[in-house]
Amino acid sequence: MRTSEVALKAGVNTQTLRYYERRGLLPQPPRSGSGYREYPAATVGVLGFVKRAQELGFTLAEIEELLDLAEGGPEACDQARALAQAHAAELDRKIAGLRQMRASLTSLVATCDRPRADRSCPLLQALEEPAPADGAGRR
Amino acid sequence: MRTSEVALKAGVNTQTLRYYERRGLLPQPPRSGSGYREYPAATVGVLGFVKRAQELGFTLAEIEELLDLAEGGPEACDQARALAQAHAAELDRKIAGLRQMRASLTSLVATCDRPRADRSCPLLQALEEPAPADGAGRR
DNA sequence: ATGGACCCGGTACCCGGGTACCGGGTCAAC
DNA sequence: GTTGACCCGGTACCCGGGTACCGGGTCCAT
Repeated sequence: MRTSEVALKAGVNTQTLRYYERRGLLPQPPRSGSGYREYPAATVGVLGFVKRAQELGFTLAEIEELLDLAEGGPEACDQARALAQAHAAELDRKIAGLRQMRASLTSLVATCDRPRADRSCPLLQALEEPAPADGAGRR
Repeated sequence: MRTSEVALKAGVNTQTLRYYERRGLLPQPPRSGSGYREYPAATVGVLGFVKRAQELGFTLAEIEELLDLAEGGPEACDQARALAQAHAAELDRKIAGLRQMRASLTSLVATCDRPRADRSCPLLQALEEPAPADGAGRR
């Protein structure tokens, strides 16, 4: 497949493909005699994965790790496992944080129903909770 | 409190305070006679909220909405409720996505234990799932 | 053999979210 | 009354993640 076909199928800009290649997220595809990129069909799927992972808050650097991890053969498994577990733990933290946020929002909605003025603000109450202690450092 | 005190307590750069003010995330604080900002103590808590919300993947624009929503008196409740519900739905989607990701990761770890070569790749399998259909548009 | 659609690499630009630097004013202690 | 720590506004810069534009080559249908 040529660049524009992949881009079209993956719902992504052709420039983005080249950007990902430069970044090392996508391997350099083979080239035709005249230098045109010739992508394997699987690339479309990889791009779908990338987009979804981004929507879930992974950075391109993390996604690169995930891809390496997925692709790195059986011998890479030990580091892969560690990486995967670290990511899983981070996901658990994020999920917990989102859930708490969600709960605050719904309780805000609930107070909305009550007589105005005994409305309290759960969102701002959520302030008092300790920060999730993000192991991956400041963003 | 003066700028640097707030910044210190909130664990944030003094410049960031001014940046947030410019963006409209923080209200302009009263000024001393000589023009120094004099923040109310509550600002530290607000900053904590902002940081936590960011870690959970909210943009500053969304956080601004959340803050307005939290602060907007009882009379703003109807729009507030709609906003809160939309955010809650988005949170549900994100949580579901993260959970799926997490499941894929753990199952990858599980296949790691198996005899190499009947290792399959759940991460890349996750590709086939439909995208979460993000109602909030492309980021 | 020519026009339009595609591709190439390179560079420049955009947005979000900050951070740094500058020249100058303020304020408190000494 | 001077020194050092802080503040002011303004502007410039940085990073991540793209996107656009440029000048030139390729390809193929007519």
